[in-house]
Formats: sequence, structure tokens, C-alpha cells
Amino acid sequence: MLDKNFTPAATERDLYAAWEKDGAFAAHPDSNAAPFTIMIPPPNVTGSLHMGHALTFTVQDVLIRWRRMQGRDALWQPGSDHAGIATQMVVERLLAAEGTDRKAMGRAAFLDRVWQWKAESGGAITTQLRRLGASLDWPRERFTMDDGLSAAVRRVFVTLHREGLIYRDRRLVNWDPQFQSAISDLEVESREIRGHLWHIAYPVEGSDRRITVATTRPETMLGDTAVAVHPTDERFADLVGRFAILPLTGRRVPIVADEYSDPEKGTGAVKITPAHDFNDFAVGQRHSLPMPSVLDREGKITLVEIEGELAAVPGVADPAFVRGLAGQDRFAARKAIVAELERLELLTKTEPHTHQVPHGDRSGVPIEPLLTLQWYCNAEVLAKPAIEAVEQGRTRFVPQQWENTFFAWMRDIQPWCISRQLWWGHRIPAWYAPDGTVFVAESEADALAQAAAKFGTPVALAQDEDVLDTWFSSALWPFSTLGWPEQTRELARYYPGDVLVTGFDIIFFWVARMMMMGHHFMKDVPFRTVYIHGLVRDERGQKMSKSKGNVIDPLVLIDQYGADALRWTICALTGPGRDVKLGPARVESSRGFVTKLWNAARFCEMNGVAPDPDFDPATATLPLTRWILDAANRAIAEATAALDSYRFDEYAAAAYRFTWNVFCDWFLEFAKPALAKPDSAEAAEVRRTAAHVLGLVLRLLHPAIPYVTETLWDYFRYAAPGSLIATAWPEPTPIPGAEAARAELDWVVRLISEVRGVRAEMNVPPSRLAPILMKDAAPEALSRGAAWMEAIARLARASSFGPLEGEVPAGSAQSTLDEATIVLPLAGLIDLDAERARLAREAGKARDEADKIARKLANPDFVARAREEVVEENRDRLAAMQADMARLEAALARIA
RNA sequence: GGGCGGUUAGCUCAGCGGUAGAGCGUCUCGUUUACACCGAGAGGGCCGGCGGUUCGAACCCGUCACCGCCCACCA
Repeated sequence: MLDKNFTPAATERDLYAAWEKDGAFAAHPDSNAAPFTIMIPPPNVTGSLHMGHALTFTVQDVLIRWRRMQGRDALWQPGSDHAGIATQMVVERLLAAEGTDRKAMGRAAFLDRVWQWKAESGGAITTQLRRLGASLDWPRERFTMDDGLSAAVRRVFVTLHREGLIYRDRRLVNWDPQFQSAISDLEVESREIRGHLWHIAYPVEGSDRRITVATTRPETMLGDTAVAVHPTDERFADLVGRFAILPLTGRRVPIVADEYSDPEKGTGAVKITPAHDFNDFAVGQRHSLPMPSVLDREGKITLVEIEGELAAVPGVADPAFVRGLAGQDRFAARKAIVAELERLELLTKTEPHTHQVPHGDRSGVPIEPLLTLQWYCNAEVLAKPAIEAVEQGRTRFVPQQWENTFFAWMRDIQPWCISRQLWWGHRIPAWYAPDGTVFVAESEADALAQAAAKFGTPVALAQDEDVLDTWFSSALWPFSTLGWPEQTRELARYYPGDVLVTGFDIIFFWVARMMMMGHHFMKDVPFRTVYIHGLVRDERGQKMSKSKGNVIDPLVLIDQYGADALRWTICALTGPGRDVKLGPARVESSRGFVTKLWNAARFCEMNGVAPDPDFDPATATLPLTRWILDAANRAIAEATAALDSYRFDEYAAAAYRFTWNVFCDWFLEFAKPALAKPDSAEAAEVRRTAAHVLGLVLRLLHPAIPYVTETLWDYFRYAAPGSLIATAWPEPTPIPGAEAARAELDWVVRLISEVRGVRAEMNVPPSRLAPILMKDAAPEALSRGAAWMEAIARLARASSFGPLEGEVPAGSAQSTLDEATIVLPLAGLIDLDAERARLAREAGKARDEADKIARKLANPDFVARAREEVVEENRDRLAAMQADMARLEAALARIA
């Protein structure tokens, strides 16, 4: 006997372990089945399962389980990402706690330490994925810094370098002073900062005039090499070509005309610091200005490059003050400079100013544009075939609107800075000879050989100190995990993948780059479909964040309600392009669904329902069994169509409605009278059908709620233990006499609902049974009612069912059903005034509706222009509504 | 500044040309032999505003408002 409730905690671990041990998650590269591939978005090795993971991996698991059941050779490729900055930060924090740091340890020792950390603590998320029920092919697990994947990275780097698509360049980068590394454009996020706009007067050389500039970063003025005004700005026209004296340093800087200057902004004159501002850099290039750096890699003032030029100008510049700034933090220097300008009376105005300031997305500190030598990837060239692939539909975004986002970014893509000044990651495969010659090679031996060939003698080489952007190796994931550059059978079979599932925040970082690399190296798209889901938010719609304290831990929810409940909630809430608002209450109600299923199974068990492998739905003879089999067919079709179109919400709704509102609410109730005579042939058919339909329900629900379904599947011994995961996804089968069965059972449902409604509204206690008398009923209705007497008696609290003989008894409640009037003799039990009011209300509703339709039909344009079947439908409805109204009014007249 | 999405019952959302729906919550009733993690029933909506197209608009078009997000932008 099944326990009273399903206890997930007692089941989940064992069931998962059994699946895993039996190889239930494994792909079968040698099979004849069509492959179906999902590459996991590799979670950071530092990561622990959060709600976003729970969402994305639930969706992926639903898809992979569903396709596996459909007979596809399903590969869900697992793995994790080395996550350069994130991992380095974690280990550096550990070192700090030990009172040391990576520089003191040295590179090799530090890397050993990171690997050690990974071995000890890096696998947390894979354990957590198992708790969620994710059916990944674990023996194929990969890590972006595995030997194989590292070899792929080197091959790609060397190839793109040879093709001229990877190169070194000295230009402005987004510099993160916290990490002391370059970061890509994508890793920069704008934050709104309430700062100041300082107006600073620059004396004009050889005159008593001043030109005033406005800035939010006065410390950068040390590196100014010009003041720019707009060519058409008459206010400054006569100053163009003259020189300003840069306060503090006393340097002469030209006043130039440049379109970049916006007369509307600030004072109309803008200071130009080419080494510390992207726009200014462009101005500097146009006017061949020097580009002195005044900030170092830590964000401190460095005056190395311009120190020799410091000039004392009384009341304007004081070299001693400037020298005193050297080594100061940029923000301390800002403060000092503002104070000094004020003292010099060159600060003409200070206004509060709210503006967007770029910050490092991980470090959270303001980034500093810095002139450095870095490795770049020519993304523009790589993007072209990727754009075409989406334009031609070879890769499709779901929902499609995300294609616009993809296109907008890809068509205006900037060079990708791929080098990082970190230690943890793929070290750049470039070696330098003492004279600076670069040798790019897949191995040091190759580089040495190249160098020896070039110089005619062996030379010592030093490898580039930098590592690659983490996303560089992620970009190769769809093929590097399959063994590329080796031509493995997996590569041939599982590339391109079918679906990539991810969030929109990752389209640029990852999706776009996989598209570029996949196309370049595999000559085909990496996946046919990109399914983009929303974000998980809390139940009030707030983004979850530690600082808000509204983070929900999926593992806690799994502990409390079970993995199935969490998965079901996610599934039911995942519509297209929607964020998922999720709170414990939602998960609790999902647990209710799991329990409902469990109890339905218990009921089946109690009534001797057992699977019969020889059961054939086409041999069903009873209206009840034909009806439920037909309804199951429709549920199967709906659920399948929903999954086909990535409508996880509709899939869940269809499966839910069938399970709860059809199978439990009606079928099992209707089955009770038959089951009460367990030895009858009728009961036997009902039991066999119930077992079959319960099996269908378990199969339909398995992708979403694998644990409870597999538990029940095994308990009932539908097949070998643990086999539901590998059981065929159901398909609709022809049911003879389905239409007649549907008409009959639908009528019974409507009769019971009608009687229940009247009784409840009239406050008739359920314990009080009453006859159901049918006035003016067609013979078919009477015979149906008679046939279903037992069920009607139970469900509509009826003592009898039959035609009304003679007059409607005084004190009856009345209602209508099709051509008939339902009469419930309840004299003394109901309030006649209330019954009159109820009938009047019902008649009124029918009248309103009839009037509405009549008006529509009275419109000649409607009759002339609307589709014929719509007009016909309205005529039928009008007739039905008028007849119903007449019956209700007659009923009312009888008790008036 | 450019773009995308949203605005439907108290809440969360579905519906996207032809009778306004679900879940949760609310209220009423209920120990009917699977389930109180339950059952039965009820109430609740000028489908954001204004125009337009159409025989017909929650749905299509235009416009405005508000909310959210992305991109650009350190004067």
C-alpha cells in the first residue's frame, strides 16, 4: 500500500543514483536513433545553484527527458567553466585570510593552489544539479581548462592569429583598477552616480581671457593635451588656434575646433585627455595630440610622462603641488585638485551632477580607460557569417524578438579584447624573443622551433604573461566538449546541437561568440534554436539579490517541498519572454499537485488497478473508458504541441488540467460505482483503462516531475524499475465511438454541475438527498440519466432520477439543461424568495445575451460580411438562448 | 538619445479578430469509503487612456501615459 503522502526526501537521492548508475542519462553514439543535443551553459566552477540555474536547468531537463522519451539519442553535455576572475577572486580571498597573497606565492604556486581548491570545492554545483534531477550525461563532464579543451583553445588562437583575426594592438581599453586587468566592453556596466560638474577656467595664453571647461573628472586634467570647441561655435571662434595654459601643470595646450564638442553641453568647451577617455582619444588622433597617461594600473596618479614639462605659472600652476600628487589614488587626487583650483580661484562653479559612470561588473569600481598593449580578436569578420545564419533562419531565436537584440549588437560589433592580466585561465600561446619578436604557437616547443628557424639559432623565449578572457574558451564549448580538434564520432554526431537554452543577459557574452567560433571552425551553426528564458524574480517581481535579502535558495525549496514541486512551479511559470516570479507559496501549491497525483494513484491501488501490458485502447467498449481515453488523446496532443513550441507553461497547464480536472475530478468519480462491483466485467475494463491512463499521465508528467512519476511507475510495476525515464512518450491512438462517448459524458458532467450549482446556491445541505425530475426531457437525456444514476446520485446528491410526472411540485428549485427543465423538489428546504431571485437573475442573463446576439444578427453588414459559420453559430446560439430564457421564465412563473 | 518588453479579476498570469479565462487569495457549504497538501459552489474585470481600421477589437494600426529592461553616453 502506498504511503499517505509522497515523501520526496526519502526518494530523490536513491532514485537519481539508480538512474545514474544504470546509465539512464547516457547518450548512445552508436545507436541509430536521431541525436538530440543540448550543451549545458557551463556554470562557474565557483558557483552554487541559484534560482536562475534552477530555471534554466529545469527547462533543459524537461526538453532532454521529453526528447529522450520520444526515442531520440539525447545528449545533455555537462561541464563547468573555469571562470577566470571569479575563481581567482575566491582563492585570493582564501590567501588573504591566511595572511598572504598571490604575488608573494608566485604564479606557479598560486595556480597549484587554485587547482587544489577546484579539486576540493569546485564540484558543488554538480552535486546540486543532481538534486534538481538534471539528467546530464555525467561521464562526459568537461571543464574548460581540461587538457582537451585547452588544446582547442590554443588551436583556435593560433589559427585566428595566422588568419590575421587575432592581433596585438595598443589602444584604450576598459581598465579595472581593482583587478588590474583589461576587461571587455561587455563587462562594463553603467551605474548612476551623484557627482559634481566642476567648471574650471583655463587662462588663454597671451591674453587676459579664460576658456572655461566643465568636467566630472578634474584629476584627468593633468593629462589634458587640448581644449576643443565646436567649429561653428561663435563664442570661441576667435580662440581656435591659440593656446590655453593648463592650470596646475602650466602646460600650453592648443584650442582646437572639433565636431565632437557639443555647444549645448557643459560650457561648450571641452578638455581633451586622450589617454583617459574614449572620445578624447579619437579627438587626439584627429589632431595628432600627444597622449600622456597620468594614471597607473592601480588607478594612482603617475606623472612620469609629463613631469619634465611642469612649468610654474604664478597664480595658475605650481609644480610642487603637482609633484605631491604622484602616487595618490585617483579620488584623493580629485579632491586635492579641486581644493587647489579653488584656492587659485580657477574653479568658477561647482554643480551637483548625476551621470552614468562605467564600473567593472565584477569589481564594482569605476573603470578607467587606459592605454595598453592587448590582444584583440577581429569580431567584425567573424560576426558576418553568424549574422547571416540567423538571417537565413539556420539558427532561430525563441522568442524571435531576441534576434533584433542579436543583430543590433553583431552589426556594430567592436574589436574584442581577449587578453586579461590574470593568472587563472588559458595562458596566451605567444612567446617573445629577447628582441620582442612574437611567436604564436600551440606549444612552447613549436614556438622555440619557429624562433630557431627565424634566428638560425636557438633562442630563449618568454611566454606572454596574460591569460585569455574566460568567454574565449566558452565560445568553443559546443565543439571543444565533443573532442575538437580531433574528428571524433561525437563531434560528427552531436554537432550542431539542437537547442541552446539560456538567459538574454548572456546573448552577447556567449551566444554570439559561439555563433562566431562555431561557424568559423565547424562551418556550421553551433545550434539550430536558441531558447531565451526570463529571469527569476521574487514573488513581488523584485530581482533577487543578496543586498535586498530576497534571495530564495532552490536547495531549501527542494528540501521543503521536493524537487518535483520546484520543477513544476518553474515549468508552469515559464512562458515566452516572461520573467518568472517565484515564491514559496507557489512551490507549496505545486507540491499539492504532486500529492494529488499521488493520491489518485493510491485510489487506483486500493481498487486493484494494475497495468496490463496487453491493454489496447481501441478495444474499449464502455462510454466511460472511451471518453477518458479520448480526453487523454487530446491532452497528449496539447502537451506535445506545447513542448514542440517551447511553451512550458502550456505543457504544464494541459497536463495539469487532464490529471486533476478530468482524470481525478470526473473519471475516478465516475469509476467508483463500477469499481464497487469489483467482479463485474465493467469493473475489469475500468481498472485496465485506469491503469493505462494513469500510465499515460505518468509519462506526460515525467519530464517535469520525474521523481514522483518514476516512483509510481516503479511501484505499479508498469515495467522494470527505473524505466519510466526511457519509456516512449505517448501518442494519441484512435478510440472507437469517441464522439458518442464524449457527448454522453459531457452531458452527465453538465447535469451534475447544474444540480450542484442550484443546491449550493440554495444552501441545501449535501446530506439532504433530493430527486432529480426532468421536465420536457428528450428520451436520450432520460436514458443517459438512468444509465448514470449511480454516479449522479453520488455527485449530485440525488435520491433518484427520472421524468417529471404531472405538475412541478410546489417549493421546487428549477434549472435548465438543453431542452429540459431540471426540477428539484425541495419543499421547505429552500427560500422561495431566494429561488425567485435566482431564477429571475438567470433569466435576465439569458435575455441580455439573447438581446446582444439578436442585435448582432439584425445588423445587415454582419450577416453580409461575417463568415458564414460565424453567422450560423450566432443564429444557433440565439435560438438556444431564447429557448433557455423561455424555460427559465416559465419556471419563474410557476413559483410566482 | 536609440531600441525591446509590459499594462486583462485582490495577486500572478494565459488568451492576441467572433460567448473574457486559469491558478492562488476571498466568501459560503462540506468528516460522500484517494486526497483538508481535499471536495462542492459563489462573488469578483468599461482587458492603461484617446483615436483609427473592421460587420465585429482585450486582440490589428496610430498616439499618449506609466512600469521594467537592453544599448549608447564620465563635459
